[in-house]
Amino acid sequence: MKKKVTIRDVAKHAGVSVASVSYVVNGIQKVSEETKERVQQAIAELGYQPNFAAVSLSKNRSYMIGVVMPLIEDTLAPIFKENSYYSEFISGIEYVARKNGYDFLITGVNKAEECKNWIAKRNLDGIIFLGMFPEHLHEEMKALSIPILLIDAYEEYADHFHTIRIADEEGGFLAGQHLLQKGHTKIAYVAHSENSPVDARRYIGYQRALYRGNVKEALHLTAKYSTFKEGYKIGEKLSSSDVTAVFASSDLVALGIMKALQDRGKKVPTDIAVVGFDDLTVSSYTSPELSTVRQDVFHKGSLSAQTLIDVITDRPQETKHIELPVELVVRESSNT
Amino acid sequence: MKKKVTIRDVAKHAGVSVASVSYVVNGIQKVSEETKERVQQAIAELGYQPNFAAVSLSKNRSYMIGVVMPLIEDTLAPIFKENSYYSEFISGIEYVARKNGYDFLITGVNKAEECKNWIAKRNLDGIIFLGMFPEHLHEEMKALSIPILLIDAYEEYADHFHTIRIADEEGGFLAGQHLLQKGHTKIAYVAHSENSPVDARRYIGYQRALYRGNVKEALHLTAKYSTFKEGYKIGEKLSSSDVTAVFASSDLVALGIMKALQDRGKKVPTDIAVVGFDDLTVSSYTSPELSTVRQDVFHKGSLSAQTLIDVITDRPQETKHIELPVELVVRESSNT
DNA sequence: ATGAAAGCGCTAACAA
DNA sequence: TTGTTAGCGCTTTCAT
Repeated sequence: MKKKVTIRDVAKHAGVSVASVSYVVNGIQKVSEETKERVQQAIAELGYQPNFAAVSLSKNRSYMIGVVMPLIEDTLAPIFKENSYYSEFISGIEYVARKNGYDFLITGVNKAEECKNWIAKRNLDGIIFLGMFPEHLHEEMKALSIPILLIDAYEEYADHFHTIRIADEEGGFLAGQHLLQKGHTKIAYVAHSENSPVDARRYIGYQRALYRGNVKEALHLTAKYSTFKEGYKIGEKLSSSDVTAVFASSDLVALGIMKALQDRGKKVPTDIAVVGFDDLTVSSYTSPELSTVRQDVFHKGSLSAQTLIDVITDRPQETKHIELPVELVVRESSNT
Repeated sequence: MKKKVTIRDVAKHAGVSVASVSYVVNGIQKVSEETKERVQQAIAELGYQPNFAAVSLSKNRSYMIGVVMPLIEDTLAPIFKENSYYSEFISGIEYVARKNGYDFLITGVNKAEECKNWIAKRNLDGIIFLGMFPEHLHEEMKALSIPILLIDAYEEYADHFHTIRIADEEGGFLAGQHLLQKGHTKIAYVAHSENSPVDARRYIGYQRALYRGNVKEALHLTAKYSTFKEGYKIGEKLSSSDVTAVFASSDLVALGIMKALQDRGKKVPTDIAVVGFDDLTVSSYTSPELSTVRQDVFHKGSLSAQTLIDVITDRPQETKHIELPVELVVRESSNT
């Protein structure tokens, strides 16, 4: 059990003061070239690593960012298990964080109180909210002095914070347009969850496409949650309807719909075409592969981390608002 | 920007010493009931939260555990994107960690050096290695004084650390047995990656089943990596072979195989039956649903966290070795 | 350019 | 039982 080497050890070894070592470590131009070299030498020889707890304490900066995710019945499990969206996003964060000498903490949070405590306890430098912002949470958050980044938030208060979103409305439009071009006139829309502002945007775009094509909405259903299972239930209903196409605002729901349809003997896309939204990895595993509106989730995650770190570093006055593009991906499930 | 409240503020507010506050916070039975109450009162009124950086510094304990994952070309992206196994595992960790007042850090690591530095910098209390242990890493690690938990490691050095694995061999056996029972005699085995000790176990079990049934292995292929894409390639080869069943030691590979087979006009399971291993969430999204050997990954993750935290707390002499059960799940892809 | 020392918030040994 | 205080490892001001 080797004892850990501290800044003092390095100082002693190099025959300089701890201050000088600190200067070198932090790249502060206050030391002579010679001192610098001796310190670096000593650091290498001793294998010195600054203790972040100490740094955190004295700089009041932890080099850690928090990622808050929605909890379902007290656990992240369902969300992680079902929805690769989150893990892809996380991998983007991880990549950028690591490159910048940051670490990140993930937590599921129910109450605003917990969240505040968590931030205080861990001295987080910034925080990313992913897909969920309890009503009152944002009020409490404003009081906090750390940068906050909201992902996919359309609530009116979102503008007080930094935000990153995608072109949800355009995505909806693209999906609708695509289905019209394929000649469909009886199309069902399936919302991926109740009261979702994100879904609302996608729907607006979709409606715009229908309007342009002079087509009336044939059927409007809403999945309770954005899950395969809920999609399956919807699919059961759809199988006995007369629609020839369905656009679900989430791949997971679309996948569930497709499976239900197939289990009931319907052919996709010939009997019913299906289009989803997100382009999850799994969406090209199925037969037929799912047509969808793609967003680049890894990039969204990495950009989120980069943006947050930039804000932490530069402390700009204004809040940043970024919108990422989407892209229609036509695969088998709608390609008649 | 509210100033953060420290232990001193609480002490002042309650009219006691910082030591007393500390005792109360840490549940050390050294204070009178009355003092305790006054302190708790003060804490509540001020909304005090201990600063973990300070705690970490003085206790030399961070209440953080590290999770090390394999990096593919410098990023976790492919692994997270493709393989929900990892995210499910993580969600198990998150659940237990949060319940126990721990946080966890995730990193992808290439070199042992980096890993050691990371642990030192962050003062991690313990560490979980998930699916990867670079050759020499374990040597370096032994020098570390923190508990180390290896997941799915069969390398000989694994016994020096705590380990959690599943009944891989039995899983292979179950799969083989199942296929035999369905009357198959020409079965292909597909290893989920090259030189994988885990795969080797599964294969041994599988072979045992064949041996018992007096059936010779018809075909043995190896996927380069455990991915859908690699599975697809294998599936293309299989489509022109004369096997009637295939057991792939990973769902991802099995899914790829199935898709390739279907794309080539083969019917699953009537032309060829397919069985995988893991029971990923996506494995029941497909048509047909994939038969597989299930492991409970969330549980594996939560048990990992719990085990590690226990070890951190109790510092037992011996290393713990846990084997989790598996279960055959017969779905459509092998149900003839 | 260099170093001494105060302080970051908390714990725990020691005194009272 | 309670309080005082010396660290924990590092940063940073202020002398030198």
